[in-house]
Amino acid sequence: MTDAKNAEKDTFDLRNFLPFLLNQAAEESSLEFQRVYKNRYGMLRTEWRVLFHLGIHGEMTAKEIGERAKIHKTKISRAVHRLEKRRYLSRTRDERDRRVERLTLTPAGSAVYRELRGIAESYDAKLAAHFTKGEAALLRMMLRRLAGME
Amino acid sequence: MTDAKNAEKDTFDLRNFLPFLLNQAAEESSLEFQRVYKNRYGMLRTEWRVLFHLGIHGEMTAKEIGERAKIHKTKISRAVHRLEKRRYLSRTRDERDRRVERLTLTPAGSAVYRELRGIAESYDAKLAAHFTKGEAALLRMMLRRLAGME
DNA sequence: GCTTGTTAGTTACAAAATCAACTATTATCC
DNA sequence: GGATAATAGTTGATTTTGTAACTAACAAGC
Repeated sequence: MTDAKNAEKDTFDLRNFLPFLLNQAAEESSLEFQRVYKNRYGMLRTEWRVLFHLGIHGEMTAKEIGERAKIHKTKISRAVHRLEKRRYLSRTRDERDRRVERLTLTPAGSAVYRELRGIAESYDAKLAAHFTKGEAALLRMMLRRLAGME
Repeated sequence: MTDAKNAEKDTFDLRNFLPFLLNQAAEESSLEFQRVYKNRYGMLRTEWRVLFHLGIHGEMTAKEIGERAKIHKTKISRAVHRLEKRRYLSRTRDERDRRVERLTLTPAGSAVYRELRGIAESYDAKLAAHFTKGEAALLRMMLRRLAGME
């Protein structure tokens, strides 16, 4: 019985465990891009996510961003504050429901967004170049399914 | 000139951007499993990672774990402390090189590892069931490649 | 053998994330 | 229409992470 010795090898393979693989791939693939928005614009991850959502969808509320990106409202709130302080976004109260705030990028924020979007696009292409076109499309589809984004 | 109005929609699709998809899929897929080691054993993510590495490979040093899992040494150090306090692992100085510490799971730690491994395996199967066998194998391969684990 | 450089791991301090409680506003229901 | 519940967003306290500087042990060059 090999049970007594607990410093033995085991047959479970972490290298095939999907949550682990997803995490490693996610971390590896966001590192390089992170350096850009971090070093060049002093932005945090949540901040560029908010920026991207606004850049893509135009006017949004904090809540909508949180739902789409699955980010907690306190993180959003703080990211919005920082982006506002840097004058990348502006907020206006919705007069129909004075609890909500409508967020939009300022021209400066839009400019940063466009620059980062360009970098993001070429970075995405670089990642996808690891695979054939069909494989890459399949990968995106599978990831969307795992993320519950179908 | 659509440029003046910056609350317009954009053509960039975050839903196809690989770093974003990888992050969302990773987060979604680790949430359920996280609840198990968090609520049932009060463990943090780094702690179960260390536990798994020791469970799989037997005796290891902090440095080896950090290299394999790409975790920073300060995180490892703290995770090891907490696991030791909970008596899930024990350390012994390597007498040949007294800087290094050899880490192994205690019987209690091994028991927790085996329990979590079982849960991990069935959870992985559940995730993989979203796809055909061939797709799942391809997915693992692609993720390993993106993670630089080839 | 002694200075200089490396390496394994720890610790202290700053930054960020999490969780719970809070304010202000709107919706519900009697 | 007034009490109660729900919602958008904020704030403060606690926990966790990240960064840099640190200790202790070993290695290399001379």
